[in-house]
Amino acid sequence: MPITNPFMPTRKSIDSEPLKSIKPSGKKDESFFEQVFEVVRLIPKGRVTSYGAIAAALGTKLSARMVGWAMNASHLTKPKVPAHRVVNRNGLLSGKMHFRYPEQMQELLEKEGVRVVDDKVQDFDKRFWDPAKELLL
DNA sequence: ACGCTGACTATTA
DNA sequence: CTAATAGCCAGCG
Repeated sequence: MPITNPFMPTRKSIDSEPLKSIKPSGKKDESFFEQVFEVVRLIPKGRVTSYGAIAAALGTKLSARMVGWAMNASHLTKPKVPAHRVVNRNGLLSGKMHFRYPEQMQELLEKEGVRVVDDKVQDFDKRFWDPAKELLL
């Protein structure tokens, strides 16, 4: 069951220590994280989106901060999430310092054809990919 | 329980 | 353009 989420993911649904392990017990409840990861994986190459846009696509009640928080655990998931395609509202690579090394985020983006100057995505308006719009939830 | 923090955002000056 | 402020909510000491 993909991203469609008429309900609000309650804070209880994400209480299962996502930072340490992502539910290896096979209990596959649709946590907020999984929905975030799924959306991020759908971002086309060469496009970017914002934390707020993802939060909005999943239901506005979760603040954008929680999306960033989910991304913190993204590198532990399988398959891996292209977290480098998620930037903040201004197109700034605010999450670069959370990669293996800070330069990696920009390297990955430019490798996909996204120009980045001084940690900012160029032509952000054109590069922006709105999940709520493209996925037509 | 309390207060602080944070990969955020919108608003105001 | 920058800076300050206020919401936001899970995690942590």
